[in-house]
Amino acid sequence: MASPVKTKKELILEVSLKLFSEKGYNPTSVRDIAKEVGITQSGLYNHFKGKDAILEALIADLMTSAVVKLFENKSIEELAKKGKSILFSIATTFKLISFDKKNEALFKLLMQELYKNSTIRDIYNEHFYQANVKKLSSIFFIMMQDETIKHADPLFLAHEFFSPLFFYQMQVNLLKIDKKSNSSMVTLFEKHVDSFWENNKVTKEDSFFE
Amino acid sequence: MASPVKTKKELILEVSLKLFSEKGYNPTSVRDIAKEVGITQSGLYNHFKGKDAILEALIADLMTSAVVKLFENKSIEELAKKGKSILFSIATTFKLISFDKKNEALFKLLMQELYKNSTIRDIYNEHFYQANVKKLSSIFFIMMQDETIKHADPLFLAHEFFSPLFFYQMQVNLLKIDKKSNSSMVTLFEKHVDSFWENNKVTKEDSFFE
DNA sequence: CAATTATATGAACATCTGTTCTTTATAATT
DNA sequence: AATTATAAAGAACAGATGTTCATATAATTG
Repeated sequence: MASPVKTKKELILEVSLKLFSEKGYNPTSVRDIAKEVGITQSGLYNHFKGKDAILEALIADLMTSAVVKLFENKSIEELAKKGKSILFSIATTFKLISFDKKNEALFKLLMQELYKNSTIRDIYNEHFYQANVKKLSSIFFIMMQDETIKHADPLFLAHEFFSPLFFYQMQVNLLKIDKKSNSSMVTLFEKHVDSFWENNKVTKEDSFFE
Repeated sequence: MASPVKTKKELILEVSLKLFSEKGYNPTSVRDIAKEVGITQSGLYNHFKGKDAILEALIADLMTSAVVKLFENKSIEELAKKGKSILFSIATTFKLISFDKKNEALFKLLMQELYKNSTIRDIYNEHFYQANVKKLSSIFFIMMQDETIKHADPLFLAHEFFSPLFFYQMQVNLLKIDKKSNSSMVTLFEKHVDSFWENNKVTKEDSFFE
């Protein structure tokens, strides 16, 4: 952390993210936020131009999500060499979202506003989904050249790898809202990696007949 | 159709579903609905007790979704015998959602209110997801006994089969909102079935060493 | 035809919303 | 210490919302 002391502006953002992720952007009133921050509604306007501005700041925060930073700073070749373990670490990142308050709230905010807010939709599509799919697709391509995984359409494989992760995460979200047990859902992240790898890794027979 | 003439009540539901699925329940005002129906806001109250009642009626309509009626009336054994083609027909049902106005609207309504409305969440969880997963799981179990597919955890397989279908459908929704091309996304439904079947069907070698 | 029910209207309502304004208190800077 | 910027409060606003009410018209029924 740059500054251990939380500014009021940061507090407002924190509270807003919490409320937006719980009730959605529109149903959360400026009064709700102010009350939880501990000031009056009008006081908010000393820190933000308006409710929109708060959302805008949080939208920018979406880029700090663990999902956006999945492959941060690492080269494709480097990652491809890791084999199954890179897939495992991706799945773990998704799984851990629900154990980290901020990441969970960001993901819930994203999901709730996806159909309503075109900016959020753009960020989701570009940085949460497409960027990751493309990067993983490149990794798969190298793995195929290295005979680590079987030859197939790498882009399709990337879609197939990511889609259950997003979906399972959403499911965990929903179960948590109703305080239902989500433990069996959480185990799916790892099982997904295992079965995905079993289905796509090069087996002895495959390389023998190559 | 029972009656070819649309009653005003049906028209209100139709318009409301359209608007709710586009803008969400809360952001859609009673005035919006009335205007598109062609009456004044107060006139709506001769047909429905309130805005809530309209949503309630539409929630009941969710049960008519193609996703809920996936396995309607057919026995597990019968379906298991169909092999790959049952999976194909499931995937096709999902794919066709975006080509049928009402089904598409119901799915969008569902997705938009999932985080906000606990009744919708219950229906989704029970009838859209769990019921289908369990039924498919039973089908997989029989397929395993029949040596049609490889032995594995049938419940996990069902999760892995369904999750991309839901996710791809959501993706198609989102792309359509922004009028972006979704053709490459739509092809994933069939590819998913193909690869799923290739990964799980019993091959010659499997049965040979049995 | 008369009576009743169903449907429509327009005005009004209370409530909630985001925002602005003026004024007061606090903190930072000179 | 004086000045200036920052943050807070409280009241008020204009607009939108769901709903109600009294009333008028149309449709149905006896």
